[in-house]
Amino acid sequence: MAQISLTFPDGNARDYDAGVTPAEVAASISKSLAKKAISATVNDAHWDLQWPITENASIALHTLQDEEQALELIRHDFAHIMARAVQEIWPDTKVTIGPVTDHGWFYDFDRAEPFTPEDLGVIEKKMKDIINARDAVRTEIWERDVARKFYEDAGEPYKVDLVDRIPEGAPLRMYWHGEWQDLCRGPHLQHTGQLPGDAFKLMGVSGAHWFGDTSKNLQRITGIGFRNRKELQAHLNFLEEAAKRDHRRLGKDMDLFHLQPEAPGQVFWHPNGWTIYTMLQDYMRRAQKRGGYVEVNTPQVVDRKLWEASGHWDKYQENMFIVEVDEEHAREKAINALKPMNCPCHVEIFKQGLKSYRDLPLRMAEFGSCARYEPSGALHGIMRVRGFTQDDAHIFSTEEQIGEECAEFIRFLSAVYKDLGFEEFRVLFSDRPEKRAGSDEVWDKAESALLEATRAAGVEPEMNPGEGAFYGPKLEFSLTDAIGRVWQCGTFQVDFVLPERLDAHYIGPDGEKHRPVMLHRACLGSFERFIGILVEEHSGKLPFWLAPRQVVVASITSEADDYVRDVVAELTAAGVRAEADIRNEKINYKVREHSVGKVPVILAVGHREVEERTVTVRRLGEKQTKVEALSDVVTALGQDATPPDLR
RNA sequence: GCUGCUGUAGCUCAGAGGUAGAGCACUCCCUUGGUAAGGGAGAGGUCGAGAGUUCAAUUCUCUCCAGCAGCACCA
Repeated sequence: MAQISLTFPDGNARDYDAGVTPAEVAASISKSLAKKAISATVNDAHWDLQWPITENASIALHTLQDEEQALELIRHDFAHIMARAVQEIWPDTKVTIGPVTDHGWFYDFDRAEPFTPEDLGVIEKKMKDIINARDAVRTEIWERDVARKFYEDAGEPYKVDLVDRIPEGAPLRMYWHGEWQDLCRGPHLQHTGQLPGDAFKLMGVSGAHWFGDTSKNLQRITGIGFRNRKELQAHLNFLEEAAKRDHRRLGKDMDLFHLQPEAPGQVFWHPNGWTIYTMLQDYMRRAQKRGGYVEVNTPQVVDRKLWEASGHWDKYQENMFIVEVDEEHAREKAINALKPMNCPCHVEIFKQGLKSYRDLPLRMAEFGSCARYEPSGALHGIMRVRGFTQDDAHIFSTEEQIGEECAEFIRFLSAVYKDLGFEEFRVLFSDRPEKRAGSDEVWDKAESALLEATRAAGVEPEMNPGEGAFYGPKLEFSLTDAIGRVWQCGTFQVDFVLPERLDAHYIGPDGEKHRPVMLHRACLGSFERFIGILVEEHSGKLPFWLAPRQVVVASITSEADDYVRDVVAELTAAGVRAEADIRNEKINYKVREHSVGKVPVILAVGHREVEERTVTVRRLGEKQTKVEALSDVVTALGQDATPPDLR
């Protein structure tokens, strides 16, 4: 038999018969390794211990010590034994797929009866039984038609579909965990006993669709799994902490906003929340002014004719609030729509009066309030709403100006995000979709201009092929919420289509009419979503200048009340949002209440402070207090209260 | 929009076929207390909405609305 040479991580090489499996390699090294091994990395591929190696290769054997490989295997095997448990308990259940996720796995099932929360406990128990049985895992490669027939006979239609979806030439691997069988790319553990039976938890059941087919509902059971109980507990603690950072929770705690059934998906901003909003808007307005934007404002209710011309009526109608005015109220019946986007209105402004190439680039900004009839299931706190305000702008430019405008916008966005506490954000580059407008030449130009400009700005975007808008490629700038959900905030899109549809033009140096390019861009995205992200990012402890309530001056005895009023007056004069707390409560009580309310600075004053004209400063999250002269504190806090761009 | 779950006081939640309870918050009184809840008293609810079953429904059934998780959607 032919020999192959396997090179170990330490650089040593050993010869084996071709076709040797990593399990045999492990056994050749030591008995204990053979027992502990879970998988191998063979030439950078994660390799099942049972898969033969036929050529010279590098090899590394893994145990549970190797976190990355261990977690992938554990979670994958958990998914399989969960599916096995479900089918053993409810044999009529059809299996589909069960991939690994960030902290665990899910498996989608087709079963007429819904799974109940109680069922989860039953499934968990069955899973533990399977783990205790230490059933061997084995794998074989099957021919496509054999596998297909097998699943047809077994009455597993989704597996038949999967077999058909596996690309030509790819091995079709069958796995068995004990008697239970699944089609799976692997790799897997040696036996179910290698799973940590005390380090997993089923988290819930929800709906899912089979490859996006909304006509068929599957049931998804999700679980989390780790190498040991301690890691599981740590993650459960993280989830608990994350729940406390949820903007919906903090929105209540900090009295920022509320939502109610009469206006689903629309925000009732309370004074505290609106303070954040206006501070942010003022900040953006200054930033845009510096960035050479002009600010405009356009109508909320616009006749359908404009939406027909822009293409929204055709492509976006189901997301629009349609307003019909009947003859009782108007001379003639009119159909309008609340604007879901600002772009058509901006083009209408651009079209007023002749524009010259000398006017370009024309950066037209609007804090544009939009209404979109979002699907009910998509609504989420203030992150995904039906009424929101974008920090929107459209840059009318020439094709040659795209690159510089893009680079400039990335600089703009980076500076803004940095001021707001986001040093890192994801950037996705979405290129031409299958259904698109415009010639390939135009797309080539737009894509390369956008990509080059992005790279020139020092940003290497993740590729998001085929996800561009139909009119042009786009950049998405995304931020992550408390529990790891990614939200698109900023965007930059190149559009050749809308200027055409709405017939916008400018006069070029040649005296002829030319089509401008329209660059759609938003930095925060919407104030609603961004404030949600901002609150979660900071766990409610917003930067001082954005904190809705900046300082509470609390009296320790009522004899200090007059001084408290003085302190508040001085702070207010210095531009600090300060309030007095002269309630008949102990200082402990006041400190606790305002700490819970995330007030960044509490100034406590009693007899001593009155006499010395000082305050005792307590900053949120710090136990230590510090006595300081009132004048110093007023100066310092006045400084802190100044937005970063005005310091 | 789809599947499942949930909806009781301002908030967090308990509860039962005979029209309701706790803690915190709120109001008042006592207390003037030095850095995360001092004590006492009081007030507060069409039990998400509508319909049905029943002698009786907040509780059971149905429909609707909203929220939550996920899917789908996300110019």
